[in-house]
Amino acid sequence: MPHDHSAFAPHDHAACAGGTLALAEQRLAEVGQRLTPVRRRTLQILLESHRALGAYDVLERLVADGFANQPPVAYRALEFLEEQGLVHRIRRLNAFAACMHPGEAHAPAFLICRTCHAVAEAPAAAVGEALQAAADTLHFTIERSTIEALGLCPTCTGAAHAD
Amino acid sequence: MPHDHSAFAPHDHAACAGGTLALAEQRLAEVGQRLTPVRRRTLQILLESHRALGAYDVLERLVADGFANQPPVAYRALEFLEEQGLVHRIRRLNAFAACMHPGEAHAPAFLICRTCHAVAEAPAAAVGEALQAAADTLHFTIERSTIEALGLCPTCTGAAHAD
DNA sequence: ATGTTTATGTTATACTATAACGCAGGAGCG
DNA sequence: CGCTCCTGCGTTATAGTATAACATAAACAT
Repeated sequence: MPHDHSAFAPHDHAACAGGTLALAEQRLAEVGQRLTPVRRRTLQILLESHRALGAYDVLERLVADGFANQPPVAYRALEFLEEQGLVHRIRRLNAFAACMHPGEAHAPAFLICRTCHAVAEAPAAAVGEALQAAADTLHFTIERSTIEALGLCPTCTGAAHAD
Repeated sequence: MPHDHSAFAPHDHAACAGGTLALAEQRLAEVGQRLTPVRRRTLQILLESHRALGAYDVLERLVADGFANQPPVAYRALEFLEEQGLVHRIRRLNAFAACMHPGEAHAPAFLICRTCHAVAEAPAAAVGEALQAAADTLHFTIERSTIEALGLCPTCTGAAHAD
């Protein structure tokens, strides 16, 4: 399994990103969806760092690669990737991050460092279950959930800087 | 305790809103903050329904009450109320909802009905603990968390309509 | 090759949020 | 009373996020 490490831990990132991209291609092929150039490049851009990027940040980089400088170019690619479970939306930041576990069923929880803006997907099965239990008591049917925590990653906690 | 019921259950809403407003005034007095006319009216507007309203929706109603038709009027009041723990921000909707348990320490979970847009604050202590546990394994320090679920409330589940 | 579907290019606009400055009114103090 | 300090509000302007709608083109199936 290519991603047993956290975004916060040092790791061979080229392999990490490459492996995830390969996994993503495989998933798309399985469901008969196409990883077109914009989509592929968009995913690569997000995979280059374990950080969340705004749609306009992504667009900026797409433009540098020759794509049109229009918001829908980025939004469409991001929306597609999100639908396919390859990208997650970080609502707290109005931003997007590549999924590190494509294909694995997961209602992910995100840990967002407010200092270095790194984003990790935490193992969140227990969180999801607790939320489901809370919803059950109110007879609410959950369809999608957003679980995000803002704080300090291990590195930035150590540095102990103020914001 | 005025709010042992859920937003999804029928209840005496006038009492519910009035009680929460009184509680809010009390909290503010305790910490030496002022519930000015805009702030009071903003809170009332949010208390009128167990739903999340966008800042511009709030503004529209404030304007109807004679306040200036400028975004900062609404945003300032909402920001103040949020800082005081009297209003919560619903990230998923870019909207705001009145807190139903002012003063009680809580990292709330929100259940948002995608059909009728009702928003309930669910008991979420267990969810928070699970999230904290997940963060601990990655040595991440949580400062603020966002827990939101989108789905169907009991009423709309019954109606079983498509979106 | 032709029709169908899917994806992209392009223009325009809607929606969300904040910066920055100036004025008004109350609070504390001589 | 007059001063000034502080808070909150009015106001203008603009920044940042997201989508609607229609035109063009590429890919796919037959």
